[in-house]
Order: sequence, then C-alpha cells, then structure tokens
Amino acid sequence: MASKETLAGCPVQHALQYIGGKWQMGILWQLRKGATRFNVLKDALPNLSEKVLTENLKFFEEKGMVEKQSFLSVPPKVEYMLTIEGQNLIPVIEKIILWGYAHLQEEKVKRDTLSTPSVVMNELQQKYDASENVGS
Amino acid sequence: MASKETLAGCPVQHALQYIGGKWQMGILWQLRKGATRFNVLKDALPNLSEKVLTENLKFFEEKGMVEKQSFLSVPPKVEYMLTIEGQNLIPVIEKIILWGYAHLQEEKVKRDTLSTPSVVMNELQQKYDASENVGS
DNA sequence: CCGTATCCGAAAGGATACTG
DNA sequence: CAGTATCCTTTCGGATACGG
Repeated sequence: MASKETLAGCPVQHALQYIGGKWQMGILWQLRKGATRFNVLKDALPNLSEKVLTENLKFFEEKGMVEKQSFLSVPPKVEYMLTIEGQNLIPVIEKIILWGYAHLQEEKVKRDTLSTPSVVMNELQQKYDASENVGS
Repeated sequence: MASKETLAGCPVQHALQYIGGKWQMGILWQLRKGATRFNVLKDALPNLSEKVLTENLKFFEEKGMVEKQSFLSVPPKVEYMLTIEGQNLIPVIEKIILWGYAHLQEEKVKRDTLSTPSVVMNELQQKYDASENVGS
C-alpha cells in the first residue's frame, strides 16, 4: 500500500490506487451500509490478514474516504464508516461487481453447455442483490 | 499476469483479474475505438514495456476479450480489437475513469484553495471527453 | 514491425506473535 | 477488541537484448 504514487496525472492510475488493491473494493463494499467494527470487517473478509486490513483502513482514512471512531470502553470498540467522498466510490464498485458477477455466469454457462450465446449482462442488473459474499 | 486465479468465486476478485492490473484498463480503453496496431498501442501508453503489453494482450486474447488479426505482409501488421465480451467492460472502465478524473479535480481544488466544498462529481459527467491521455 | 526470452528489483500480501 | 511489529514469500512489472 506504501507508494502508489506513479503516473499521478492519469485518471486510471489514480483510480487504481483506490480500487486496484486486492482487498480495497471488498472493504469499501462492506462499509457501504454504515459504521462497521474492525472485527466484523475482518470476519466478513476471510483470508484477509489483520495487517493488510489495518493498512488499507489507514490508507483510506488518510485519503479521506473513511472515518474512524474510537469508543474508549472495555472492551474497546472502533468503528469505521465511509465519508461522503468514500460513498462516491460505491456506485463505481457496484458497476464492477455487476460486471464481475455477470462475467462469472457467462463463464459457467460456457463450461456447462458448449456454445450458448447467453445475454446475462442486462437481465442481471436488477436481479443481483450484490450485497453479500464479496470477499470470497 | 501469470496466476490470478485466487478466490475465483468472488465477483470483485474476478473483476480485478481484468481491470486490477496497472495497464489493463489503459489497454482496453485504447482499443475501444476499433482495431489498433501493436505499435500504436505501445505509443499511446508510454512507460509500458513491450513485454507487459504483450503479456496483457495475450491474457485478454485467452479470455476472449480481445481478438488478434495478423496480416502477413512486409512489414508485418498486427491489429487488436475488442470482442463483444471486451466491449462490455468499456462502460465499467468509463465509470472508473470518470471517478478518477473527478477525484483528481477535487484533490486539486483542495490543494489550491484550502476548504471549498466543490461538487465536481456530477457536473463533470458530460464535460469530460475521457478519450485521451489515459496512460500517463 | 512485432514480438519473445531473461533477468531483476520493488512491493504487495501473508503468517505469526505480541500489546494497550 | 483492536491493533502493531517482524519476517518472509510471491508476483508484478520494468530493462534489456535478441529473433521471425
């Protein structure tokens, strides 16, 4: 996560800093519903190590996409939530997930029945809740 | 580009295989207008080595996103173009570029005038041609 | 013109153990 | 609970040189 400062002027390269990481979209996606605790995040994204989660959250915080709220209590409680800026990314991620989901389906269809055109791309837009199982 | 087969069932991870690479979106974006020659691609994406360009094109070809046409002539001529599948990704990339461009602007505004709300996000949708200078 | 073949460094990501 | 600190592996992508 350290130095992603390459080619800073290009919209594509710039966007990749925020969504190109292996877990970035997954984390943002989990936060879309509202404030979420560290461990809830961790549990929602299996295979994601605490270290990487922390790094990503810190990155998003610095970039003003995510806000952190610590409740000094025992046991400690920390919540993360999207800022307005952060929310701007959600529709974009949604598009990506929609495509990913559709393409996954097309692949499956191709494997099952050899050759069947299939135009899942559009019918899907409504059907797919897109809410859960993002993060293996 | 070799083994991007992790967490294959997740839409996010799946999509990242196609757009998560440093140059993938740039290449696809350059191809959106039609058949394009290798060297044109290469020149349009400075800082991109031939090796990486070749790797990416091969990957997209295998995945059925890009089609390759070789003209046996002297000098040789090879063109790449998007398949229908490949074209499905363009609107997604467009969203990403739009966000990247808008966010870049907001950053600039913040640096120039300290504190100015600015809602570039929406006015921009129309204004930005988005065609050129993607790839530094 | 359009690639392929090697080699290499940087960095992302993972495992694990420890702390306020 | 919510991290931090280390260490270690993997892989990505860049440089360079050569081939059809």
